Parts: sequence; C-alpha cells; structure tokens
Amino acid sequence: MPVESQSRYDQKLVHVLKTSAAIFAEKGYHSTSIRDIARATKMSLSGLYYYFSSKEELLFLIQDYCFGTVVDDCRRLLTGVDDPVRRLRLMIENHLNYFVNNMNEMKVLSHEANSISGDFLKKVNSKKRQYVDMVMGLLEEIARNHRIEGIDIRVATFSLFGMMNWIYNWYNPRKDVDVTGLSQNITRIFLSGFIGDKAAKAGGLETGRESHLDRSVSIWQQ
Amino acid sequence: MPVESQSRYDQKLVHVLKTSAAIFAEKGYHSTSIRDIARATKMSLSGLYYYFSSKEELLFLIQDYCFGTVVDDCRRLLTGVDDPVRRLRLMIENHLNYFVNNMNEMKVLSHEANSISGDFLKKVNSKKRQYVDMVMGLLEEIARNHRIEGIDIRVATFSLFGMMNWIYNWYNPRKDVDVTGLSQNITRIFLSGFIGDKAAKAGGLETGRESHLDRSVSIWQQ
DNA sequence: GATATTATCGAACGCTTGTTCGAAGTTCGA
DNA sequence: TCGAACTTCGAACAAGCGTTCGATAATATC
Repeated sequence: MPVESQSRYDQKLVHVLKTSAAIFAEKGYHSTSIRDIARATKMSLSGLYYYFSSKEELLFLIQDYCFGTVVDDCRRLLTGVDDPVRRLRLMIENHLNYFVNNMNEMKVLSHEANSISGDFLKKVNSKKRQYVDMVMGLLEEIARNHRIEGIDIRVATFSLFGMMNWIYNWYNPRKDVDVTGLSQNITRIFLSGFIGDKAAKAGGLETGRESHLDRSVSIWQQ
Repeated sequence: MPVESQSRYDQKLVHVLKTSAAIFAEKGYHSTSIRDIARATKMSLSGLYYYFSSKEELLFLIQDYCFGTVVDDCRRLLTGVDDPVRRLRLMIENHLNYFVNNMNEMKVLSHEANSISGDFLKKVNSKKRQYVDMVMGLLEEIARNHRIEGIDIRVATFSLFGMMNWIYNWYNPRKDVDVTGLSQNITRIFLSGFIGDKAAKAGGLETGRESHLDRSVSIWQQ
C-alpha cells in the first residue's frame, strides 16, 4: 500500500495512531488522557474526535491495524511452504521481526488486550484465536511427524507465545542481540526443546541464519 | 508464619490485599476504584485508608508481599542443592507452583509492573533484578558446564521468564494440565532446548515426576 | 470566485476519581 | 468501670476525565 494512494485523512489517521501507540506503550492506556494525545499530535482535544469516536475505538484501531498486518504478513510469507517445521520457523521470524520493528503497537496489542470490551474485543480476539489455532495446528502436525509424547500442545503453544510476546518487557534494540539473532535463539530454544535437538537441526536449522524478510516496513512506518 | 500470631490488623490487611488483588487481576489496576474495593471488602471508602495510605501503596503492598514470598520460598528450596541444573528445575517448579496457586497476585505483579513509580518501583525492581540475576547466573553456569555456544544468555533468561509469566494470559486450572504437568512441560521445553535433550535427561529429568513442594500455601491463603 | 465538503477548534458539561477530616464507635488492659 | 488506643465511617472537596456542540477555518469542486 503505497503512501501516495493514502488520502490526507488516512495519512493523518495513521499519524494519530502511531503517536497514540507510543504514548500508550509508555504510560499505559488508562493513564493516558486524550489531552496527552492532543499535546503530542499538536491537535486540539475535540479535533481528535474527527478521527475516532471514542478512546476505546482508538485503542481498537491500533490493535486491529497492528495485528492485521502481522497476520497478513505471516500468511503471505507462508504461502507455498509445506514443511510444518519450516512454516513454524517463518512464523516465529515474522512475529519477532514485526514485534521489534513495531514495539509500541505490539506492546499495546499484548499489554492492553483487556482494555477493550464488547464488539471491539470480540473482533480482535477472533483474529487472535485464528492465529493461535494456526500455530497450535502446526505444533500438532510436528508432534505427530516426530512422534513427540508427553508434551501438552496447549502448553507448548503458549510457551512459544510467552517467549515471543514477553520481549516488550526486556528487549532493548540498542543493547541486545539484533532481530535475526533473537529469532535464531528463540527458535532454537523452543524448537529443539519441543522436538529434540537432533530433529531440530534436521528440520533446517542452518537455513535460519539468513533472514527471509527483505523489509521491515509496515503501515506504521510511513 | 502461623495465622494465630497475626494480629487482627494483620489479618484484615491480608484480607484487603487478597480481595484487592482479585479485583485488580480481573479489571486491571487503573480501572479499579477504591470504591470497588470498599464494596468487595464491605468496608467504607475512608476506612480502607487505615490499612494503606494511597492506592499506589496498596498495589505496592500486594506486589511486595507476593514477590517476597516467591523469592523466600525459592531460596529455602534451593539451599543445599549444588547442581545448577537441579537448582534451575527447582526454581521453575517453585515459580510456576506459586504462580498457579496465587494467580491473582502474580498477575498483578506481572501485569501492573509499571503501574507503580518512585520508591515503590525501585524497591520491587531491585528484588526482581536479584531474582533475574540469580537465574541468569544459573544459566551461565549451565552453559559453561555444557559448553553451549550460540545462545545469548539474556535471551534465554527472558525466554524462560516469558514462558512462565505469560501463563496468566491462558492457563485455566480447571481445563489445563495441572501444576506438576505444567512444570514438567515447561522445564522440558526450555531445558532440552537450552542444553540439548540428551544432556537435559542426564540432568535429572526423571526426578521431575514427583513434586518437591509439599505445600502450596502462602500468606495469601489464610 | 461561489459553494459544498472536509477538517479543526474553544468552551463547557457531567461524572468519577483519590484523598481528607473530624467525629463516632469499638476493643481491651489497668 | 474508666480511659486510652485502635478502628471505622459519612460527607465533602478539588482535580481530572471522556465527550459534545456549535461555530469557524481550510480545502476541493464546479
């Protein structure tokens, strides 16, 4: 989606969402007032309501746009790839890559999951469920292929998401290992833990050295 | 600390903390009003302020008591154990056991980490740092012993905490595997991922079948 | 250049919030 | 039983909140 095709309205909306996400990420949704956002965007309090109709919808827009992109990118990246282990690798890589490059939005998505309600919550949760089910399905398939026993698939699935989604609590791009290293480390720990390290290497660990993502841009980076 | 030795004041304070933690866990700290807590504890609004001097201190007391117990229990459990792998196993088991048995408080500890500030934050963060450093030290020692290469210790440490602390987002004691199973699964995934599965088994996987904890009580369960 | 549409704004409203304060009730040792 | 210390409470306050509304400014269309 090229920037030129976006209307003035769309561009400013994205700017509002991005700025709001940064403040939400820093202070938390409930501690952030619309007045804070007005100050940061240099808009008036009432002027903001031209772009959203409630504070909660603003939060929803951030989460929905953000997560929508993660899922779409993932789907695109996985088309044509059949090996479940390779699919899992790519999914992890995409998730972490997007997380690190859109830390504010992803933190708001992870941390403010229960700050929305009603239809907003339903909509986001339905997308999340699809995403989780996809990963859980992959792990089931892998477990079947490798005759893995004694590991609960739900525990494995959410352990993986825990590893990935926790990074907003500690990851510092300036001090820590870069995204590629992060992906490799987490993939290795989880995958060789899940299927055993010999099998993990056989599943294509060596291909993990190069990134499959040629860009880290998104609707958030205009 | 036997219940009988607690004064009326202490008992009621614990009741207030426990009730508040439950509401904080359900609605979130900022969405909970002191009036909500008054209603739940059947106390008056102003009466509550006899037990804490600000809402933020209330949150601090919950986090401090809760985390203090985790750390103390862990220290007690680890005394006399030298093998770093075994120490790590026990730490994971204790952490998850306490988490599952005090889900409200632990959720508040994890999720509302940035809802306190100033000296309160400093105090809690200093305890957290000690705890994290202890685990990171264990992983360093294990990595040295097993000549593990290519895994960043910080990534490994926070991956483990991510796996463990994420459970408040998904774990359902009534539907999911029990605490013992949870510990076994997470320990196996992380440990055989970290050091390779052969070494993980050699490190005493079989002893993981029986729990090392004879009780799950705490100051929260009076 | 007139007109319709899009975008922005200041001012205000009603409500909820955390916290305070002085008084009243309760407990318990002397 | 007296009195001091501990505990509880109703009522109120000031501040901040999300949201609305009518009017104005900017932009696009013809």
